[in-house]
Amino acid sequence: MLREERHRYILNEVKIRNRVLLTDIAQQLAVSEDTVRRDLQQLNERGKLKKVHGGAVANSFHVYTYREDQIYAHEHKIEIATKAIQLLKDGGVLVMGGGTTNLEVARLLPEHLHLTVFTPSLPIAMQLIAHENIETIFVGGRLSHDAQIALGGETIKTFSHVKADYCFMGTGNLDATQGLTEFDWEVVQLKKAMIETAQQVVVLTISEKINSAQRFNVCPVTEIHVLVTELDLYDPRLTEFSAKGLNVL
Amino acid sequence: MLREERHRYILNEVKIRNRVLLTDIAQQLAVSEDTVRRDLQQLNERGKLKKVHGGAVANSFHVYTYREDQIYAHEHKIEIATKAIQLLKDGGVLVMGGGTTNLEVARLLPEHLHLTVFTPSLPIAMQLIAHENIETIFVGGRLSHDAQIALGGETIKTFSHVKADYCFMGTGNLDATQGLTEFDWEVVQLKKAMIETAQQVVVLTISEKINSAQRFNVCPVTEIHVLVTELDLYDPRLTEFSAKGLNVL
DNA sequence: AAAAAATATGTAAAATCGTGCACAAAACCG
DNA sequence: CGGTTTTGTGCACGATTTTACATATTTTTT
Repeated sequence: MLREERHRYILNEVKIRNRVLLTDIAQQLAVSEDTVRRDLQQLNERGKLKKVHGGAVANSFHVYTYREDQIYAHEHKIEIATKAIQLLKDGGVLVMGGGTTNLEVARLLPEHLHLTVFTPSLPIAMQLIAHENIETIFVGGRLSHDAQIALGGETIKTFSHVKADYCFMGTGNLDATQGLTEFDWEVVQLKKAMIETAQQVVVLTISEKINSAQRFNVCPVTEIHVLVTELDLYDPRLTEFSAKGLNVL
Repeated sequence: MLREERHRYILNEVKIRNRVLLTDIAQQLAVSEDTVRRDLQQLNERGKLKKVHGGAVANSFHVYTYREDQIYAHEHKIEIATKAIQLLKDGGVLVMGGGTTNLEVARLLPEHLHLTVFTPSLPIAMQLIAHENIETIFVGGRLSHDAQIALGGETIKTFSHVKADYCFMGTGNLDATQGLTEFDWEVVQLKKAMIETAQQVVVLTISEKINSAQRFNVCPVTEIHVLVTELDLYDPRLTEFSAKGLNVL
């Protein structure tokens, strides 16, 4: 196990759970506690997390990147992407957010499908131009170093002129009462604008992010139309959402 | 086993697994670890992956494209890029076109240099966000499938609001009498708009494209301020340009 | 205050790295 | 074609890094 892998694993855990225990990680990664301790020290020095007695917590000043989680739950993401693609109709207009799950969607889009896609995400745009029948419009703006997406006023303004059939929202935390939440204020603004564009708001998320919340609110659950996860349809974690009228896949 | 084969194998492994162990590869390819180490070093220098202790991990900034192997005249491009970078001043505003030479510029930009860069090129934007001190603004629009850049009216309109110190123009054909030419009408429109933004127009081109012309005219030689090539300063192919007042590097 | 947990520090073994060098293969050149 | 240069590869060796364990110290909990 490379140090880099451990670091990514730890950061991902911190990002999802907001805190980690040193002993847990040592066990999960099958390395000594000393090694984990050193890892946490290094990540602490780089400002990626805040080391505390017994483990570490999220650093409130650090924006957690969307690429640190690219290795994890990859199987699930493929599954989610596959389900989500089935919602799309030929000739439709789609707005895609960032995140690795949406990247998977972009990769798995069938070649024959004709679509017009608006996206502020660099990796997703890169992936989309491989498809001949997809017209990709990159919604430009100032690029965020970590998230690899365009942010800021210009980007949001551009979205306000778009009318789309679907909006595929990627990463973010989803809670039945709090709704969709984010840790980065600028991303919140962008997501709000994207949701506005679309008739159908589709949230793609792995179960880990369900029933957890971040600092800022993007929208209530009622504004979401479809929820796509890797879970079974009758999983108890989903009942609250389907009760609120969401179409759960 | 050719080096090229090993490189491909390694990159493919990285792409699939997101990480590789040096010892594994040495075994799988039946070569010494030293050789693999050197391979990883080279791939690291080219920005294709990130070398770490014990192996390598995927470089999240690298775009794994299909037309990967434009390594043609790669040495020259590095040389040109290095020269061109010396023109830049800290705190400046730069407009970058597409092309592999500009991609090289983006890759080789020194970490300490503070810049604001406007570009319509996806791969270049992808490369630029790796630099902490560079603010990248992607000028969005409809993406061209083959050129991997944004084209069309919106893109051009956005550039009309930009005032830059430099404009780095990449690929294109340059002739002493015809000036800068292109074969794609839409690219011509875009390049014109980009030239308009900048006080200094810098053309980066390998010698092969000098004294050849395409169908459409972008601008006369007189609108170009600096010409950067891999050639010696006193090469006969350049005299015509320096005679017309171009600063030749 | 004592017990438990977590941390800091030192050390030794193992893995990995960098460098110089020899040798072979390939490319170059007259 | 033969000789030279260049390039790539493997090996040896010392230097460095990484890791796990042992032990002492600090912090937290009871």
